[in-house]
Amino acid sequence: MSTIETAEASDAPGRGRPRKFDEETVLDALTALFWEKGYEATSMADILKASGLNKSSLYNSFGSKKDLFRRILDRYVETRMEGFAQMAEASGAAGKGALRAFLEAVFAFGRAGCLAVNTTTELGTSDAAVSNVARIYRTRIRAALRIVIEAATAHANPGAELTEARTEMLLGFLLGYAMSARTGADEAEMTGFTAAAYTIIEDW
Amino acid sequence: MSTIETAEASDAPGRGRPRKFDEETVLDALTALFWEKGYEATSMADILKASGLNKSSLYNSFGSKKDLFRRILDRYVETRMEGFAQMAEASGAAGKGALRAFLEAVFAFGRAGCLAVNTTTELGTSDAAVSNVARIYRTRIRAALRIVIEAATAHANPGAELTEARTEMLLGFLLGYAMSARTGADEAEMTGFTAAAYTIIEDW
DNA sequence: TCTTTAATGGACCGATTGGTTCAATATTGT
DNA sequence: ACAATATTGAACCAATCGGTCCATTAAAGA
Repeated sequence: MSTIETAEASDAPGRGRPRKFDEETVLDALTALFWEKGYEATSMADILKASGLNKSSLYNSFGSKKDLFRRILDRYVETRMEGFAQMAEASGAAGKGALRAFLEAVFAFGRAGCLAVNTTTELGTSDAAVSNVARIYRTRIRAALRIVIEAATAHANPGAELTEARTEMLLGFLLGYAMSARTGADEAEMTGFTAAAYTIIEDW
Repeated sequence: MSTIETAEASDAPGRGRPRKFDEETVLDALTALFWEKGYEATSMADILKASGLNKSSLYNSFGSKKDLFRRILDRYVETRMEGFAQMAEASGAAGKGALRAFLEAVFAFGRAGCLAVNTTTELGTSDAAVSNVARIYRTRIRAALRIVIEAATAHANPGAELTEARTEMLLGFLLGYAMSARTGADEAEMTGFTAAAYTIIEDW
């Protein structure tokens, strides 16, 4: 056995001066910041203030603003997807209830919407890494949705084509829902969206 | 009768030096620019280059960057909505074909997506005027969609609740479609979305 | 023709942008 | 105790941001 450990460089402190901050805590705070303000509108000054760190520490630990953001976006997508994947797994027996629960989980963010939607739209295709994460994000929501929808509609034996269409439709809808939240839709409008989704799947 | 005319200040030239540029042409060029780059990532330098004007002329005619953008956004929404409203009007007899045509008209923008989606997501709720336009935009698409959907599904006599739900669902979907385009979805993925929409409405 | 009015080109502006550099500091391994 | 190593804080940076100012130019009205 080698003495090499799997530990991250920052966890078990090595030689030098120890960090005053916890990386995960900082990332959480900055996730909230980017979520609220978007990418461009978040300045380094904002970042320093929200994190409590100074520039050196920030650049030392996370690199440039883009590096930092990419890391946060990755982390966010990973976190959300774990939740979705779990729900998809658990949907076997639950049928339509699992689909409802899935939607509820998305709707729970309400007017906060979705970090990925809020930021990737703005970066567009200008950053390949980011638009790749956006693609992966869609792919994985799609996969989870599909499983949940299959379980929820098995009773009616819809064809594969219809199931696929419903998956795409719901995926698009959820992105549109988040995008509406981002652009200031009020409670009433958001409720209109959520109610519609429940009505639609009731019909399946 | 008074001598006051309804003419815009810029159309029939008055006293001073005449403009070298056509306002509408410039607005078209800048619409394309904001559409492609978003709001923040479009600098005044970009704007000057794309318009061919210098700063004085720009600020003289259109005010600040925000002013200019708001005007462009308004103009864009107005233009698109005219098209949608016309389609809604014409849908009386056409039934499901009109709904298909409506979708086709949206899908025709393909990976270019939608200026409003690309930019308002980024501005979020930070600019009240902009998020108001976003709200109006949704409201008017919703109204047009509803009419077209009613015409397309009249044969099956769905209840008002279901019609409303379908309207909301399709509105959300279309926003999600545009947002996916913005974040770099490839042709195949976009085709997946469009095919799904056609399949879904076929089922109605 | 000559005054009035508007558009133009470009110099100029302070503020802010993201990012770098480095001495001072704090810790661990020897 | 001391060398090695890493973090921290703050000063500093060039570049770019959106925006203003003003002398010059070009037309219309009198």
